[in-house]
Amino acid sequence: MNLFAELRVAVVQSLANLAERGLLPSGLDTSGVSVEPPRDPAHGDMMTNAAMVLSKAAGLSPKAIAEALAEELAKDPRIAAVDVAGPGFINMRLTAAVWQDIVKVILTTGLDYGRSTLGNGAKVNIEFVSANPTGPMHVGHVRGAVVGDALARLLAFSGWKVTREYYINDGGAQVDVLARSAFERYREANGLEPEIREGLYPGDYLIPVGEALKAKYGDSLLDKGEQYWMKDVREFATEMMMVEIRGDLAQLGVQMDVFSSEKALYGTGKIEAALQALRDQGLIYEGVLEPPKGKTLDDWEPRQQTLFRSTAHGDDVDRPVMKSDGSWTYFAPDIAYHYDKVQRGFDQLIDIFGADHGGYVKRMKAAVSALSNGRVPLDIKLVQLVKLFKGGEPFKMSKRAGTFVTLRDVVEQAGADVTRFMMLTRKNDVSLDFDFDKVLEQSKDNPVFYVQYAHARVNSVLRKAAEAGMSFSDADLADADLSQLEHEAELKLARQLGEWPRLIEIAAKSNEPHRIAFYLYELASDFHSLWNRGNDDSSLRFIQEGNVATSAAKIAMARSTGVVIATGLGILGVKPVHEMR
RNA sequence: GCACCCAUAGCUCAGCUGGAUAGAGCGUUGCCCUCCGAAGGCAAAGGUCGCACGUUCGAAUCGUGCUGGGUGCACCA
Repeated sequence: MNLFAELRVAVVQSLANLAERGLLPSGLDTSGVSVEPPRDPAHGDMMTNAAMVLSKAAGLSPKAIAEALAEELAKDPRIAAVDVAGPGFINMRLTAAVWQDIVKVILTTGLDYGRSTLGNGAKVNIEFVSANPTGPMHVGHVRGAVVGDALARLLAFSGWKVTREYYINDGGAQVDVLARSAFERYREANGLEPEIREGLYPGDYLIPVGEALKAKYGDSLLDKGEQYWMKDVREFATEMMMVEIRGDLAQLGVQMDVFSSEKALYGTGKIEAALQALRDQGLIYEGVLEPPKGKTLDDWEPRQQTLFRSTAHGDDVDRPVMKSDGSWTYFAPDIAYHYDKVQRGFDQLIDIFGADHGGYVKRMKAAVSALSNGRVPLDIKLVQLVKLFKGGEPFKMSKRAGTFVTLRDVVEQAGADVTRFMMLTRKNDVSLDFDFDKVLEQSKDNPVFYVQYAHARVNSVLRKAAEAGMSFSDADLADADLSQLEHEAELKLARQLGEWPRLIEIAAKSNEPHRIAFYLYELASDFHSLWNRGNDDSSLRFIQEGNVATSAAKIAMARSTGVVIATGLGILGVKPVHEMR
């Protein structure tokens, strides 16, 4: 149920009617016709560009088309007034009944209001977080985790079949470093002095790993060389880190569907198979790359390597998949991993990377394009930095990790709900300031609070009404005589509620969950505004003493706002509060 | 040197994939509680949408070229 889509149908139908009567050429391409809210509400409730879009193809002036179309549209019972403005805009004002009906629809559909089949059941895989399993998650990961999870919820709500996936980078040199670092903590657990050399991970979080190693191996590894214990310790430590990371994710309320391991790709022939698929297309060759221009590398030497011709799929230079010593580069298993995702039958892939991986986008898209023959689109969202502040001062804390602020540090201070909401108050490709003091402030400067406050107020109305002997279920409210909601301030709120399905569609199509946070802020603002109008004009209060019928209509309005806020917060993964304290 | 991202009110940012006179919040100024939660609301002031061309009925939005900031650029992951 999307009012704008419905009205667009009416417009297209009217155009067809005109064509039938010979007033327009038949067979016009109406795909460019849109129905949107005008930027200036004084222009009406809805606007269509049909006349201007079709003017050229129809060989008629926009004005002429607009006037004929306006006349046709005026016949629609939902449309109260139509006028033609400017170069050929057609503005429509809808009847109050249309907006009142929105309230009823919300109360009958509840938290499903705005849910759609837009995705048509397409299978989408969203890979996000994918933090190296070498320590707890830090702030940098939080935003990616929240954006990925909210996007997953958004797409699921919009009719996609969503898989949330975490790619464990457990195949590279960094897990060897982890193993060595953990081994020092193991020595420490055995009463020896740990030697945390330069390049090892110094964080305290490895102390429990050392103790666990001691519990498992006693002192039996102490006198052994690295080649003896490396494999076991690496696996052991990685496993413990993943437990830690899963715990971190749980703190944030993020649940993955699939964890894929990089290491598990080695020795299975999967990497070779993926590269063979590329080779079959003539995209793999032996060659020597040019040194990068403008940047002087003292240790540059030409090397014969196995290269992927990513330039054939839009990349700037070809990329090595094998080092000169014959081992794989990081890119190779990543190709295999994405090949695996393609083979698992996903219709669409989304990767969420940190902004520092920007240089990786083109080659990854090139690989997926080649491996799926252009069938599977890969959208890569780069998530920018989060800058932490406390009371306006840059914030750098290192309680557990030694060198970085952890996810837990953030969640423990700010709470998961606040953290999640704040992370979505910017679009992903812009950096974001996160001030611990501000996000906990209870004022309208703080968007989380502001939205939650609106929801709490709705509940407050319901509570007060019940105290006054008027207890309504949503079904009661849906049956209320909503034609009493006539005031401009009430209709304004209803219009905003009517935009929710459209907003969801736009957000889902563009993979931009932050739009929901902004919408909720606006909705809350309209609600607070209406609330305060009740101070000046008592006829706008939600509870009308002694008048059950009117109260029911007004409370229906409030309640439907609460429902949409709850739905929106749900997509952001934030729990709506019922009471502010 | 190349690629990607960013540039909108004094500050922090939206802007519905090309629509009309570009919007919020903060800050500034002035108002509104006997009254559902003032933890709110109303109003005013504030703009060459970084610059210049181009595309078309129409550009903050698309293209090209600049300027400024960020990120990344062979055997790291």
